[in-house]
Amino acid sequence: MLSQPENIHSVFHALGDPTRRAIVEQLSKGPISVSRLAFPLQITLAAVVQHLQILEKSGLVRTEKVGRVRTCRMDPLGLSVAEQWMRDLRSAWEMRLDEK
Amino acid sequence: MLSQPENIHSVFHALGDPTRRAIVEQLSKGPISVSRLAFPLQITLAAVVQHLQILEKSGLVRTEKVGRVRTCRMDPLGLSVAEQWMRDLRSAWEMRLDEK
DNA sequence: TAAATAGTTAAGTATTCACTTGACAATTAA
DNA sequence: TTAATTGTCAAGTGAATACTTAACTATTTA
Repeated sequence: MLSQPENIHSVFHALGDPTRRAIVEQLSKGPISVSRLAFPLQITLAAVVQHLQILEKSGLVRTEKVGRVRTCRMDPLGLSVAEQWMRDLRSAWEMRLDEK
Repeated sequence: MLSQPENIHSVFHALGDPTRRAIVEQLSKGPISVSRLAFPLQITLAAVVQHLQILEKSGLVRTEKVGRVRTCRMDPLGLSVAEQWMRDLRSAWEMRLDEK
């Protein structure tokens, strides 16, 4: 199991890049191949592959290769990590407001 | 209301850095001055000030200077932007699962 | 079998970015 | 008034990072 803070970092680091957010947004609409993913983004296939590696390590994306086609899909695991961090943050803040 | 990509970027870019996340976590526990904020982080005051500028522009932090002391506090506005983006993402993904 | 498609990998480049230093201003305390 | 505190700003540095090119493998199509 991944240690929490490292995983949190990998998720927020991954989401810090606009191209990677665009990839995740695309994947939320459904699975898609690497080259179809690359098409609207104005970068090379190689660059997309690099982004996908970062997204996969963070748990935001899963991929699977069948034949010569790698299909990418969203993985909600990474998203949950970010959601949890934000929930914790907000609840600490709201708790604190009650003190006033 | 539709989301504003620029603001989304500034928020996720801000949260992509571990020091800035540590700052926001500290602020969720309550307001604090710049130098007290800097103390546990092993960086110079100048570096903290730079992080605070980024956090302020993203709407994650508000600051107010009284005398020579600048007090920093969490601003839930930036957090809401990130939360909304994630909600949209998750709901698009969950919608899609229903199609299967 | 030959050609096209889909992706991978390594190496190099250019830019962004976090951080430091050092000089400075403003406020408060002695 | 002098000294200490608190923060600010500009410029420079080194490391991280997003991207490209180019050479390559594997798979599918003609």
